[in-house]
Amino acid sequence: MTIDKTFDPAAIEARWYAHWEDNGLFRPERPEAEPYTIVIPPPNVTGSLHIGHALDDTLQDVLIRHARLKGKDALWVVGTDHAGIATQMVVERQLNAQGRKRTDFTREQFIAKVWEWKEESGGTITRQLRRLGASCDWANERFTMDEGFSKAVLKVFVDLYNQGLLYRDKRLVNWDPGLKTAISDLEVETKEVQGSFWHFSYPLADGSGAISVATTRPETMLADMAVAVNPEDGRYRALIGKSVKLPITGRLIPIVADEHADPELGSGAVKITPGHDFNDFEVGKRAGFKPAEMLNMLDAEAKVVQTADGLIPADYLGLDRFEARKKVVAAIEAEGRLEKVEDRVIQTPYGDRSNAVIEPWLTDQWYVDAETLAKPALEAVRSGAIKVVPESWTKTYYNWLENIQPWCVSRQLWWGHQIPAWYDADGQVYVAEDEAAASALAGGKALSRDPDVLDTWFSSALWPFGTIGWPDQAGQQPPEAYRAGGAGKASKLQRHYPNDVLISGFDILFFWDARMIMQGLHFMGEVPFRTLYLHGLVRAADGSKMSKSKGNTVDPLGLIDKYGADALRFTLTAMESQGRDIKLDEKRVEGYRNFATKLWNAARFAQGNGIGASSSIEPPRAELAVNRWIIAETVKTVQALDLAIADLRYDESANTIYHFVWASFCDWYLELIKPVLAEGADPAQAAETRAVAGWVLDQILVMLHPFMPFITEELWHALGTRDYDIIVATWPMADARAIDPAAQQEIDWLIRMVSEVRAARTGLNVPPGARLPAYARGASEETRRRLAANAVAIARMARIDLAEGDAPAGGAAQVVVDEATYVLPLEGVIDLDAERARLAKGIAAAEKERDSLAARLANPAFVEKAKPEAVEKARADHAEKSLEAEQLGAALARLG
RNA sequence: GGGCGCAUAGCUCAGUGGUAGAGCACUGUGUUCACACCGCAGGGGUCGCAGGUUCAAACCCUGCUGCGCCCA
Repeated sequence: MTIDKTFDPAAIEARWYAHWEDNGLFRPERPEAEPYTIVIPPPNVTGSLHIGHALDDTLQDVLIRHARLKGKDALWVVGTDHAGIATQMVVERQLNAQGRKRTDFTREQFIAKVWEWKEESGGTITRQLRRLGASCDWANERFTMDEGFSKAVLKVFVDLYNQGLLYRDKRLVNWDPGLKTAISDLEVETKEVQGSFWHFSYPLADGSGAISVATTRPETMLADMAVAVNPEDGRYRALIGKSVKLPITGRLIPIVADEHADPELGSGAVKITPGHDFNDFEVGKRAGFKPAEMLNMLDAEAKVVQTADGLIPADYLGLDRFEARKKVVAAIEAEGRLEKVEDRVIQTPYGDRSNAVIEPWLTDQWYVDAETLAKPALEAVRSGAIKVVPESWTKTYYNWLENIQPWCVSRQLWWGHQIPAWYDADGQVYVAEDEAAASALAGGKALSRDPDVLDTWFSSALWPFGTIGWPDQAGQQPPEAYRAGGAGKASKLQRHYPNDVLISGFDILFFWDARMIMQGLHFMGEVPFRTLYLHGLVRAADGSKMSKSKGNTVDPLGLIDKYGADALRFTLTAMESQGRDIKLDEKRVEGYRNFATKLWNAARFAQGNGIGASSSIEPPRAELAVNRWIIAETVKTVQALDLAIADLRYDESANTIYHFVWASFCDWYLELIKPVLAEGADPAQAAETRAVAGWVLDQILVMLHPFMPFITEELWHALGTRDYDIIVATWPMADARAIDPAAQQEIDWLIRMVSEVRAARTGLNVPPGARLPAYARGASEETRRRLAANAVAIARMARIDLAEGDAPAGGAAQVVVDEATYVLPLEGVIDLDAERARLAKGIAAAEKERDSLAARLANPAFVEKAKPEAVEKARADHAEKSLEAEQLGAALARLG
């Protein structure tokens, strides 16, 4: 197959992805091989691929493809998340657009509509993952609402309940009045907003005076149950135990002593509304109010409802909380009890999805005892059972888990895993995996199921084991068994749990990663993954956060269309340094598209010169220094790449292969072998060179495959007939025996020699095409041998012809390389001043370094205390720089 | 208030003790039979500031300044 003159990524990508998937190459049968496992952070089933996914999934694909090339049984578990609130919101919005709402339908009808939407749009993101080249195990794609996974979710709920780690409780919850559901602490965003601080004067019941309180939420006074003062506060000691008669409601409430009241803040006395404030809830409990007795004045939409004592005037009922606020303030002012109003910045909680102001609300919800589950999760990271990369995140992880609160897992939604709890007529709860089992527990009483669903993160926490056979395959064999040798017989769960690596953005460290660790340890008895790699956010080129509202999002599909998936993947990999956000500049993507084009053209050159597929994994035998050199460079690249990938240094791995391909292989090796392949050259040398070049190119393609899967597969086949596709090829061997220091020194010298001559020519404005004779002066025997051996390459690349004898008298450029000086006569055309300046500049540079090294060596403390290698290197460098300065000085002197 | 991180060439970033690096951008030059999405050559940095440790500091320690993120 002839390689086209132009590189067209789009055509290649479509072809190879289908080929890989149709032939099952993402998960070849390798029952005896060492397992390697990653589970994808499941994207929202109805979502679409954004640049953050592109980064996250590229990083995973690099590791999976690398592991597959290393011969491992690489499994990348793929699937999608039902994304409870987000998905339900989308469908509700669609209904609203048609002038209907969720409650116009039965729960079953509505859920059917969500499934319809899932069928309609559910394939989008998985199609887009394919465009990116993600080599996931599509044959076993999972969904958090599918039957098997749902079974795992129910089992976890029931087991945790039976173990006392999951319970129903009445306490304040973060209530989202927009979505009308409870949400967890993590789903609340606190923002600073400009508000007011109202100071009220509450009259004492006995008419003996009044007490001042201040509040940022005056409407809650309709449900006040106490006024608290600090027990140490002398001003109020006499009032403790007395009662206050509230304005508007006339409710009699006690003045209580509580540490929560800060004497320094406001008047030092605070109103207590246990049913509508987290701090007040705790004060109320200490004051002896049971949660069930705490007054509630709001409904699910945060409108005023009558409190249990019936004291709220009728004209307040049904008001929105913010209207009620105005009315309360007006009424208090009318009574002359508004002392003052101050402007104040208020920390206000918002729902991260709805952006509604969150209302602390007293309800019955299901809670997970996160504190208990957190202990082993903390220990797993402390002990190193899970390695966190970058390590600095461990502190954040510890801090969160050490202060973890009960996790509210029930949501007042219809879309999701319905909670497996049933109630009898008396409100007694029965938790079981299905209604029959619950009924048995209830002794056949009539039951109704809890209408709520579970937090989506409750289910996704089970992803590392719920996707690979748990609970069905659990308990067959301990996980150690397959490692002891029973690989072929072990279940999928045993082979692939624990997973090897989890890659996620740091933004879901608490939401997902930590909860997977908690649930994995609890249900599997082992960590879910051995390494947790956290990457940053992808930002716009100017560093701002990408957001739809700002309109500065970058569409990964658009970049793929424009530059190819390989270029996008390489960009994201090269820019991924541990612990830093990525500022994505399209210029970088363009640059890596150029890199792909460079490789494409190098392969075209190879093909045009009879260089093709290599027949061996091991390097071919080679005599020529240039071939021995490039083999050594290849091996060094494999070593560096293996190290970088093992350390999860993506930037380093990408840069290593980039530099090798462009600089070593294209700029030097291919140029150096052109004369060897030219007509009339030695046939044996040409054959050796073709074999070596073909081998190196093959190693390049394999090493580059994890980063640029499409172009490498295309070129792999274009360069010859293959027994297998590159996706399942063999990773290069890093065989140190192939490294030949003598050849390396020789080519290193050659590169320096050519570079020096080129620089001199440019510096003296010698026309690029002009060929000059060159007379070697003071060259050692070894240098003369090298000059002879590489004469053709030197002639071609430096455009000089080595001449015998002494240089003729007259103006000449002089180039110093090591001990030798090369004299390039320029018969009158040379600008002698320019040459003097050029030499003087070189002398100055060499002398500066020589003197600096001399000063260091003259310091006895350095020679005594520094490492011997450092002293040795300083001596060698000093000698080298001295020689260079001397040689250049002699050359300058000869110019006169 | 607590925690984490960042400050290195015009830009984006590597570099964690031994003579400052890459890509892009910039300047000059070149249509030599893979590639102008290219080649060749070049300019450009008191490594935020101030102390300290060390024979030696961009790198380790302390403080300061500025910026970002998370938690309360």
